[in-house]
Amino acid sequence: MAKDTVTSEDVAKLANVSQSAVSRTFTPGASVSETTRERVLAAARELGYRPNVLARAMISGRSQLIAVLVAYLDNQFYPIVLEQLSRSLQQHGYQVLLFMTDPGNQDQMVQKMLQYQVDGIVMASATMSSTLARECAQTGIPVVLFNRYVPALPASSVTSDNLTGGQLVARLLVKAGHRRIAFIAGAENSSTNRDREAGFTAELAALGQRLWRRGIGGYTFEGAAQAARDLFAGDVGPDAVFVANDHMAFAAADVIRDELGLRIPQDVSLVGYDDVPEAGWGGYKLTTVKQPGEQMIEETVRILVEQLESRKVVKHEAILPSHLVIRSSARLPDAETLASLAGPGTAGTS
Amino acid sequence: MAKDTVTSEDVAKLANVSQSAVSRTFTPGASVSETTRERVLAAARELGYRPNVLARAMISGRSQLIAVLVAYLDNQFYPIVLEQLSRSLQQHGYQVLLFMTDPGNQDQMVQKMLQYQVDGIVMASATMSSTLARECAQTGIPVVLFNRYVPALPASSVTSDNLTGGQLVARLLVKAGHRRIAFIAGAENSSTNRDREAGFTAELAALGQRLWRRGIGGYTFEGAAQAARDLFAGDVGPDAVFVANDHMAFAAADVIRDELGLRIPQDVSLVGYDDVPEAGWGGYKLTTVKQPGEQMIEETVRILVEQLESRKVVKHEAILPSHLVIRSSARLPDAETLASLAGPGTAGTS
DNA sequence: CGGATATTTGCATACGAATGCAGATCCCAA
DNA sequence: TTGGGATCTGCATTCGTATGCAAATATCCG
Repeated sequence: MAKDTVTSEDVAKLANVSQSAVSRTFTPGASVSETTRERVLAAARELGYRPNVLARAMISGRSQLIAVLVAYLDNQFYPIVLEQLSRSLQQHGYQVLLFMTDPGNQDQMVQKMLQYQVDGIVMASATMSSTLARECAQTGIPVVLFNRYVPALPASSVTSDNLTGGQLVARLLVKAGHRRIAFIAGAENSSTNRDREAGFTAELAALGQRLWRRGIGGYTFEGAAQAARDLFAGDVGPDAVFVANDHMAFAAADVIRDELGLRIPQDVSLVGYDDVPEAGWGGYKLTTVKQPGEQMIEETVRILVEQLESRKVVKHEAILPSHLVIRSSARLPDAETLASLAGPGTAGTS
Repeated sequence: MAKDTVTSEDVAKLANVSQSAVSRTFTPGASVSETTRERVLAAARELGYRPNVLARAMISGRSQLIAVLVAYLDNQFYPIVLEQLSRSLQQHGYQVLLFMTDPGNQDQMVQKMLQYQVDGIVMASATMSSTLARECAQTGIPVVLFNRYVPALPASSVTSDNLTGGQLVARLLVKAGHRRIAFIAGAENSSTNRDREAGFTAELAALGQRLWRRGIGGYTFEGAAQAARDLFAGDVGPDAVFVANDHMAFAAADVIRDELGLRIPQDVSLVGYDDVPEAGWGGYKLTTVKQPGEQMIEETVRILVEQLESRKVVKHEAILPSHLVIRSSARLPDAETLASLAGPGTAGTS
């Protein structure tokens, strides 16, 4: 494409040194004298030389590429994660190779990643076949599952404490006096949904209630809207709805307010999960459970970089604390209860 | 990392052919007989062989990597673009190498891209120093500026008709009877903002009005909120606000409704730009100008792929039509005017 | 069936940089 | 001044694949 193929040889010639000297100049920790280093750098600058990462990758076996798999980017949680992840990895000298998964071509996806010789893999999506996760883990490349986990796999995972998150919501709603509490699930086979729901229903039970009704939104906006409609069909609807993530909660809010003409929270309390930026916007003021996105990213990068540098794959499981963010989409319990809920959630790491 | 270094040589040995034969089997359009192709494929399958893209890239000079530069992902317009762009490029056999730009390290960015030998570059962000754009263009690699343009550069660009978009909004607001019309600008040095504002003020002038007041939001949520506050400071505020993009318009809406206690559109009309998904949500119902994101992506990929395949860099400038999306955040003009505005916008390509 | 194309095949080399090894150079102390 | 160790340097090879070229084989037509 361009004639700008300046090689280390060219630089060597201009600097009157060997190609090795050039290579060493650009290899941190290699043995070069200050004088030759400077001559090389001068020559490199003059020619506009930049080491070819691909060639380097062939020799060293390290491409500095991290594959990031994502299923969709319309739920704002993921773009933000992607941005931070990318920034952080860049700072560590890695670049993100983006893979958008399709339900159809998941096998090809793994092949592609391997073809690009990626050094590590981050699977960032609650919904993604565990087959895909398994295939990735089998490659022997460090894999971090972000916001999901698969127990039997040699892949690390970073999640937040979804179980506790679900519990907190149950307590909030029950203590606020709700008696017809419904839940809109995300993808049923996702670990995030399972844990949030498990914590939620367990705590409901502990407080002497049962789930009044249940819908399935599949983590999609439209799915959640439909689930909300179904939930309210019939003579009497729920007086509180816990939705498995914020993205779906917005859809539920729209149905509740605009289609059903009900008020939030006077007629119905609504609680989401994630605390994406929109949850704080005036149009929704969504009470929700905050996933500590930044910490999750930090942990992900830490795990990944550690394994890359040590060249050893070790399974880590990080579970970061999550906590309630009280806004005004849900009726409030008495002040004392509220105080006990709004504190930071529980933590845990193994 | 893994012992899975299956090379074409290994496959060749197992299949009793030369390494060349293996290579040719995996090179579309190369000369191999059906029999050897099958033997090679069988052996490859048995060993789990996958061609090493990096090695291939060294020889062929094509990495199949497309650098996508993005400045931020919190404005929903970009994640969606990124998702579609990535999907589309994947289908064409390319992968997206993601670069998050930092105001600080823009020079490094170009170096990094070149080091990875990317085949093409998409700069997807309204705000990004034109120096960066210039550097990219100078590399001789095909560059497409997405949603922005820089006249003097040999870089292609894909935008929507921001000039006409601005005009439409002006006409809408004036015909609806507004007399104190304000504008909240994005980044002042961005072509999107310039064009939207130019079209807007030109049309205002044509209709006998002047901009009543102007603020600057810098395409950030917080910046726009502050701009909105400033706009309404004083005895009398604007009766209509055009905001340079939806993302900022949401911030303005929050300020107008929650902080100032005004109603939209009864007290103030609000119009955004982009038509991101949230604009259609019940919490905002934002009247806005739709940028044809999908078409813009299609065009971007078309331009890019064409140049990659022909190995020639030719400057293309695509300007796709945009049109008003009427929701309920802005007061409506009479039906006849409305009909004349709501039609599809104008188009143009060069 | 013979000769002449057309198609396959393998050989050898190239892509650009990293690195083990051995020789060269340097530094410092005796 | 000399010896010994530490530091540099260049040579040659390597990573995994693509490709020009010439040899080998297959195909076709009269």
